[in-house]
Amino acid sequence: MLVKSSKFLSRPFFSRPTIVVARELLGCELIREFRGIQLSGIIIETEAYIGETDLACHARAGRTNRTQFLYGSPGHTYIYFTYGMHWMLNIVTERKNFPAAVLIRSITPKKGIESMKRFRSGKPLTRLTNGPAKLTQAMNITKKQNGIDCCNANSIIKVKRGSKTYNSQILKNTRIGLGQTPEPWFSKPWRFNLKDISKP
DNA sequence: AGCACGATTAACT
DNA sequence: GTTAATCGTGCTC
Repeated sequence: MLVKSSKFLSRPFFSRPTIVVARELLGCELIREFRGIQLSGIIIETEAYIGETDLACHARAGRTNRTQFLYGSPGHTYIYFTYGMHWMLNIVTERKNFPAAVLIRSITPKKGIESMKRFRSGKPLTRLTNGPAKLTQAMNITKKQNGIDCCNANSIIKVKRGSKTYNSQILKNTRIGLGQTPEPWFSKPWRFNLKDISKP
């Protein structure tokens, strides 16, 4: 299958249903190049946000300046700012003009750990990248990286294929931080965790 | 032009 | 367990 032919995840991988992409991103290596060195980690938690009808998704408000890349081509980053201080990294899925993406919520640090620690004020390994705003801080990801194409060997953000994961290794849960989002969206089991992963 | 709030985190008690 | 920090965004006036 074409999707399995490359070391890095390509357009066809992201051009599939968001839930499938969110599950299959687990175990893959998120790589961010910064000044010639690689900062990376294994993705262990993701969430799916799917379309204008999903009232937890930013696209609920329709197409705005903020959500332009959410409506763009799959395989590109959608990065937004929240709580006055945090940047969140998503990768766009499905197809152009359909707003959907996977939020990367947690990674296990792999490469460039000393650099990531500097960006995180010396936080210990156990708290280095175990949260959506922690991993963007560790990788020095902000709005400057919004809308970049991850499906390019030269991209500064890309994802390396992981080994196959099985359903028995994946935990499904409800999404975090939804506040007053109404049902049924509040309870959609669209958060995915890799279990039995060796965390630092 | 002004305002309420957020796909969170760290530092508290 | 609770809460302050902090500002871009989208909505209302």
